[in-house]
Amino acid sequence: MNYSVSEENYIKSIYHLQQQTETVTTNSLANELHTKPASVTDMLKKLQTKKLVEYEKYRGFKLNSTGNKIALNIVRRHRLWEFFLVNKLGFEWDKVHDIAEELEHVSSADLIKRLDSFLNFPQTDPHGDPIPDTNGKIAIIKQQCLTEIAAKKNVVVSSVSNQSPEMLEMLKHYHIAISTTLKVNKHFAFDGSVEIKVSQHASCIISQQVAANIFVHHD
Amino acid sequence: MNYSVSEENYIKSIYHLQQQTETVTTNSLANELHTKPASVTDMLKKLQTKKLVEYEKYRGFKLNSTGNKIALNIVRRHRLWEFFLVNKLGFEWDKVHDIAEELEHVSSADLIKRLDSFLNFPQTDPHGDPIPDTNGKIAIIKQQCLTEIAAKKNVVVSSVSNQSPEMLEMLKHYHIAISTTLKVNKHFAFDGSVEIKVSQHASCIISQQVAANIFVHHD
DNA sequence: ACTTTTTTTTAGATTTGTCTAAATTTTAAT
DNA sequence: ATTAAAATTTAGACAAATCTAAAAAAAAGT
Ligand SMILES: [Mn+2]
Ligand SMILES: [Mn+2]
Ligand SMILES: [Mn+2]
Ligand SMILES: [Mn+2]
Repeated sequence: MNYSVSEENYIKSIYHLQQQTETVTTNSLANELHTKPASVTDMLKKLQTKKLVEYEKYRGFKLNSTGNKIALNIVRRHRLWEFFLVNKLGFEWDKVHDIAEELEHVSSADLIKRLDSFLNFPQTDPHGDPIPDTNGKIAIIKQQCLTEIAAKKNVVVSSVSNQSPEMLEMLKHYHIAISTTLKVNKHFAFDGSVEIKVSQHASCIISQQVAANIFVHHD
Repeated sequence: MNYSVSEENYIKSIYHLQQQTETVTTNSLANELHTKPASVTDMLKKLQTKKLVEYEKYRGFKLNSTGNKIALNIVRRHRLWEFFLVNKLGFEWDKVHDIAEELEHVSSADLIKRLDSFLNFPQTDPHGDPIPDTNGKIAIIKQQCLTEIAAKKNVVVSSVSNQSPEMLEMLKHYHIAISTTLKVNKHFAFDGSVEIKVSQHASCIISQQVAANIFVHHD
């Protein structure tokens, strides 16, 4: 079956919200999509009759397994396009989200298959988020927040949760990017800031706010 | 200003129909877009209030210079994407039109700028049609139909007007593609068929119907 | 010149996705 | 346990894009 751009955006947003909380609320979804709660209720009725969500009035909702599969497919398209935009067209990663938001709705399966192959079957998008495979299987990257890493440990940056231009600017300043290796020197108890050393650069201190947005894995 | 997918499709179709006849009729546009004449009239009123067309009731219509510029920009996007699909993703040229029909509406100017550069500023799309530049300037490729070429002349295939899978199959069989060099041996008066010789292949005869769809230029 | 046919436009509905304002239900607070 | 606040749903309206059926205008035929 084929879904409208609007339906796809709703499905994908429910998916993303479900990563944090099992069941999603009307307000949170309205907020995510920059629409009004009333619109969400309307769309949810539709998604329910199409059997993509479990929904009980006033009780919140979640994707069922069909809905989940569709969501993962949209996420797949979104992230493949983001990868294309950064690695082939040379966009900065803070500029690609909105464009991928449109490209993800182009509905040819063959297109995505070929794009995937053209990009050499990437596993993660430019923000470090895993790209689901054709069957909707998505790698769970076990990662920790920089604030949780013990001192003197070497880690690799795997993803960044805040993907704003301001964050990119900051990360650039610190020479941090996805897959950068860095060492945690010390956590400061006073304000939670963290001293790190990025490859051959002089060690520096990042605020807790920044550290909280950087996710890393060992080795 | 920003236009809806529907508006863009109408604008582009008017542009294409104007290549053949100066002013476009309601029926022909409805036919081109697979809609009903009533829908065309509705949309034309809108395009008129947006000052993109010259339109007099019952009299037909045409794009004004603003409308023309917008059309050329859509055509530019469409053809750049077609080039991408064929030359980067390996699609056959009979499979790309519908996908480009969707991609052309993705509205980032930066995207198209970078795509153009990524593709090395191509001048023509996979069907041999010229790609308008950023300013809406489009090369007029002076070309002739194969039926009009005098015998014993060497020519280069510049475009193909029928872009169906059936035509592609036929052309493949004859080893004809865009920019293929071939020689016209003889025109047969009986049925208008044409004997041609394609590079090192044995000479062959193509029907008038096929010849009429192949456009070539000298040298 | 009149009549018929074709083309185009209007009138009125329909679908999709959205909104505001009011009603309802749930949750939190006293 | 009531009451107040917050969240959610309903009711009703609206814009965009489409359609069908009927009316109007233009073109073609005799
Ligand atoms: Mn989207
Ligand atoms: Mn991403
Ligand atoms: Mn289109
Ligand atoms: Mn083309």
